[in-house]
Parts: sequence; structure tokens; C-alpha cells
Amino acid sequence: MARTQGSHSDITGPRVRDAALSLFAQHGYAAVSMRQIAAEVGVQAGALYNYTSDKQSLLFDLLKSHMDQLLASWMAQPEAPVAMQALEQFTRFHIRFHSERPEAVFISYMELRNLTPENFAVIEELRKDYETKLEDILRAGVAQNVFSVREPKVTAMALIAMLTGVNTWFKSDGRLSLEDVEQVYWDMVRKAVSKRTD
Amino acid sequence: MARTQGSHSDITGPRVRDAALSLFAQHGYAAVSMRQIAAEVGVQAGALYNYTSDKQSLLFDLLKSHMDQLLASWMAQPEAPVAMQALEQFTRFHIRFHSERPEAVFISYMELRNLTPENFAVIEELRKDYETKLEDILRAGVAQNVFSVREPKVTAMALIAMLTGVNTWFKSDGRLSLEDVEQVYWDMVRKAVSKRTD
DNA sequence: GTCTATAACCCGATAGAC
DNA sequence: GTCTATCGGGTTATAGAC
Repeated sequence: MARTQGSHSDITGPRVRDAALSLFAQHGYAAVSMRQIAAEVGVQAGALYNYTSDKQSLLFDLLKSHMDQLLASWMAQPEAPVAMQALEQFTRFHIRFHSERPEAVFISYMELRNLTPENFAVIEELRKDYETKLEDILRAGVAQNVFSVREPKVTAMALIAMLTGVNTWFKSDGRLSLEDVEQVYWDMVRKAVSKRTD
Repeated sequence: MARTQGSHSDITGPRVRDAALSLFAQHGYAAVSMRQIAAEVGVQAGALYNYTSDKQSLLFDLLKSHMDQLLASWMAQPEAPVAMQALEQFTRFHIRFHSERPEAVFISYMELRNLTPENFAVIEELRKDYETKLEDILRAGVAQNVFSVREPKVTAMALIAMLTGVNTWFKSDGRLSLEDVEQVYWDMVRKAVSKRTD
């Protein structure tokens, strides 16, 4: 089972992706060179092309797999027929999922404009799919007469923006635990769609 | 009043800034070259250095003047001693101000990582100043016994993220007018901090 | 104030040796 | 599978003519 000199195909691939994710998040796709990624992995630039056809594919694969994971993880959640429970589940799921992978979330928002139009269209559709999950919950709550939401699409966008914003300030070693944060945001979400108010 | 050939100092400066703003917003700071900016303005690349010491200063000046304008515009608003009115004023002001300059808002969020550490610190402090304006309103509302907000700092971040999110989808020729959008968001904000709920 | 030309360097991607 | 070397092009910023 002697290996060719320097042959590490089984581990180098993921390491290329990890290095690209981290560097793209830190400096931005356009500012990161293939040579930088290679240095982080510990190979020469030419070797990267054994794992990706080009730099654009590297970015697209990172964003695509992030969106695929997001949708798959949500679908794997138990179904909640009661809208109020479904909304709480979505709120907590969104915060938890996004806070666990800040770099992937970051580039998924920041690097959309560096995708080719074809690649952008793919990611954009997956994003819309996710937004529709929340929109459907809001519509169900209106139908069940438990939410007051005149504009479900706008409201879904607003709530997702609010929840994703956790990533801009949350530190796991800060004053609030993630559980605390979930509770604070769930209180706001619940009230924002509620029927009664002062 | 004969001009030197090609002399347009009084108008070229703003045109350089406008071109940089537009191109940075479209393609990202790192992806835009000084040659591209020059071409947009209609001069050669070398001429840009009559208006900016380097590319970094161009970015910093755009972000700095955006934050200065934001704070100055907010301070120019009439004072509202009643917290509920102050919050409505902030909500509508934020949406209006940000929707009027989507490119400046966009680069102010996206290009922070391309600032030098010193420049970043300046912008970050201005951003914190603005966030504190909302936080103070929330604390006043709690003191006046009209808001229920356990975490004013977190809530301020959450509300700002939600309001800024308007820029990701709002089109002035869409189904909803900006006035409609303000109302939908103000309903959510008001309820999110309200004392009563279902 | 703008031009042309250039210094000094970096880029993505590929070819061919091992 | 990884290396070195390279192609053809790009970059920021400056120098000096006009």
C-alpha cells in the first residue's frame, strides 16, 4: 500500500474547502488568491486543481453545500402542525444552525455577487425555498387565527434578517448563552406576529 | 477663464467618489481596479491620484461620510420625549434613510473587512454610536413603563438588522410603497417591544 | 490636471517532470 | 498527487511630459 510521494487525496480535498471557506470569510473571495489557499493547505497552487476545476467552483460548492445542509436540516425537524410551535421551532433552529457555522453564513451573504449568473440563480432559488418555509408558517398562523400578519412575505424577510443578525454580534463566551439569545429573539418574534398589542 | 486642457477639478472629485461607490457596491472593493474607476469617470488611472491618496482612502472616505451623514441626519430630527413616538420616528427614519442610498449602505456592511484596522476602528465607533441611539430609546421606553425589553442592547441590534434588511428586497416600483413598508415594519417593531401579547 | 509610460509585483490556470 | 516553471495577463502607485 505504498503511497505515491505526497499523495493525500482523501484528506486534501476537505482541507482545500476548509481553507477556502476560512480565507473567503476573512478577506473576501476576490481578495484571496489560489496561492494563499494552497499555502494554508500546505501544498503548491497547482495542486489545488486536483480538487476544483477553478476558483469559481470552489466558491459555488461552498455556498451550494451550505444551502443544501440548511434545507436538509430544516426538513429533518419534526413537523409541528400548530403554527405557534412551528414558528418557535423555526426561530430556534435558525439561530442555532446559523450560529454554528458563521463563516459559511457570512460568505453566503457576502459573496453572492461573485457567483456567475448561472451559479447565482441556483443559490438564489435555494434561498427562496428556505424563506418560503417561514412564509408558510406565517400563513398557517393567520389561517389558524393565532398570528396577525398582513404581509407574510415581507414579514418572513424581516424576521430572517433579524434572526441572521445574531451572527454579527454573538460570542459563545459572552454574557448570554445561545439558549438565552434564542429566548430573547423568540420573545420578539412571538410578539411581532401576535394579534394583541398595547 | 480659459481652462488648462482637461482641467475639471471641481467636478472630477465627486465623480471619482460616485464611480467608486457604484463599482464597489456592484463588484466589491477588492474586485474593482483603479483603472475601472478611471474608465467610469472618463480619465486615465493616474489622474485619480489627484483626488485620493490611494484606493484604501477612497473606500474609507465613502464609509466615513456615509456614517457621518447617518448620524447628522438622525440628530437633525426633532426630539421626541415620548419613547413610543421616538421609536416610531427611529423606525421610519432608518428605513427611509437607508432605502435612499442602497449602495452606500451595502458597502458599509460588506467592505468593513477591507478597511485597515485603524480605519475600521473609526467606522465601528460611529456604528456603535448609532446603535446606542436606538438602545437609549428602548431604555427610555422601559423607564416610562411602555416597553417590555429585557435586553436593550440585543434588541437594538435585532431591530436594526430587521430594518436594514428592507434594502435587500425593496423596489420602489414594487407592489408596496415605501410608506406601506414603513407601516408594516413599524407594526412589527411596536409589537416586538410591547408589554402585552397573546 | 491629465496624460503616457513604467516599476515592481501578483493573478489564475496549465504543462510536464517525478 | 504534487511539484516546479511558466504563459499571458492583471494590479497599485509613481514619474515626468505637456
